[in-house]
Amino acid sequence: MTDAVVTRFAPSPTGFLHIGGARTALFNWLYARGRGGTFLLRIEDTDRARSTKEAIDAILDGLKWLELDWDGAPHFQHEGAERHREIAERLLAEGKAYKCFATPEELAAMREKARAEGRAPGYDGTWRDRDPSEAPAGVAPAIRFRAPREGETVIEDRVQGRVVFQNKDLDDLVLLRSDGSPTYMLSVVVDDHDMGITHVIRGDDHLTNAARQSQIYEALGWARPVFAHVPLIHGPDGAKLSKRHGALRIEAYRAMGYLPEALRNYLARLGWSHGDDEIISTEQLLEWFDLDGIGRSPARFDFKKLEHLNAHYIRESDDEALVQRIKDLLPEREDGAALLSEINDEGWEKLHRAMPGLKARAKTLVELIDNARFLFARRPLTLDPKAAKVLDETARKHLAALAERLKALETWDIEAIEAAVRDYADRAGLKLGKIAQPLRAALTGRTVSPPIFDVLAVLGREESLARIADQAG
RNA sequence: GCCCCCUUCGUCUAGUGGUCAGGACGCCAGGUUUUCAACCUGGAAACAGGGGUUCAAUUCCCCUAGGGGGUGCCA
Repeated sequence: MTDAVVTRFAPSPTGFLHIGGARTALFNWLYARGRGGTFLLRIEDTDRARSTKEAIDAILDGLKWLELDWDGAPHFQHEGAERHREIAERLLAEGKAYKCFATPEELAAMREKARAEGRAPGYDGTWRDRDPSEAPAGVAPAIRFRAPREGETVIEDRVQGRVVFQNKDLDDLVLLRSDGSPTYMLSVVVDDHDMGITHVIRGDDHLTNAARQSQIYEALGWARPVFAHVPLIHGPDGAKLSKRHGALRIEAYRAMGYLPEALRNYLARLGWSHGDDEIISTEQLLEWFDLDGIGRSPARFDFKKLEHLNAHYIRESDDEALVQRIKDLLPEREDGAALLSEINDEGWEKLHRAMPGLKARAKTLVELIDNARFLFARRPLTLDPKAAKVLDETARKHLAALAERLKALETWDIEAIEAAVRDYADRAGLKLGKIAQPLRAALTGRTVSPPIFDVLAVLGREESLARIADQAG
């Protein structure tokens, strides 16, 4: 079991779970689950002031919706503060860290000066070798890491390859703040080590941190995990993904009617590939996903492609599951509650029966709901402009005549209905479309709908005839 | 400013020292069809630029440009 994989998703709860975080979580999940390993969740809340309960809930909900399950309870980083402090003290005792009495003002001035002189704006090491006895009174010190000043730190990254950093470019980072709280940089290293993380898969905005963390591992004598820094996802304009690009929280995708399996497929293909394969089930992803397939360049999010995949997965879903998803989704939609209250058991039954025709023509669940509205509409139907146009004088006359034929039907099933309508069209010397469109307009109020005979059958004899009568002339 | 990373159709990508540079989304045209989808067929569409190395570079090296990330007592 020494080679068992342990990955983690470690978001900081200072914002919501966005698409980039979701992909990082997915990659970690796939890598671990695909190899019988362990996938852990760690909330990086060492910045107490900026961490919120709402953000934590949003992250948990988002992962649950995406069906990315983690092992055990979520680990809250701040709860390990004691342990993290211990390690900082150990480093201090070993001379691998030191107390820094610089005040925020001094640090700001230092940065200002460095920039003016065109130097790296990092900490200049003022207290690195100064005796603590020279400390000014009343200033609580921060503990800084005594980073190597010469030589280089090399990261053998599974995605980025061999990345070399000159140690002179990396300054002495803070391990423990002056209030005694551990910083992220210390906590990640200690937690990843303590939790037995074997593979750190995260956004490449952490690449420089990997070098700093690497130095801490070195100082502690701990083995480093395998690093895999994945390029970030960009907005449609190529810039960093931000709120400006609209709905980006993961809940937003759910509300827009995307299926988690579609999002997983899409996200997996964004930055990772397996030859020419595009439609890849989660089972297949688990089997195929590997760090080697991750590309090195950033990708842009493309809704069109997501929609295409979503349409595919909607078509593949079974009818009952889709009904359930719609029941779950409706409360989240603005006008959903109203619609929900209008659908009784019979309505749900109709939706279920109409599902084969509906799911074949919807790119999202929201679109599907919209296309299903005619099922629950109350008579007389409101016609959209195009439908109203279809129902001209002639069309209405045909509807009246056709209604007589339909009334005479012994059984109200698709075969019988279709036979009757086709026969009527034949006798009237009309192409089927000439009678199908007016029927569609009268029954759904629109010019686009599932196949018309399905509509007749699902609506039932009584409702169908009544709707036709409403429009017949 | 400094450090690091990236660059194949509009987008996601495959790919190799010699390929008609492949697929997918989207787009256009046609087919099928009771509408719309789906589906089928066809089409337009890319190796950022410049130097090398080489018999031969999209592929290897260097430079430039462009993009991104980092540069906190944030994570």
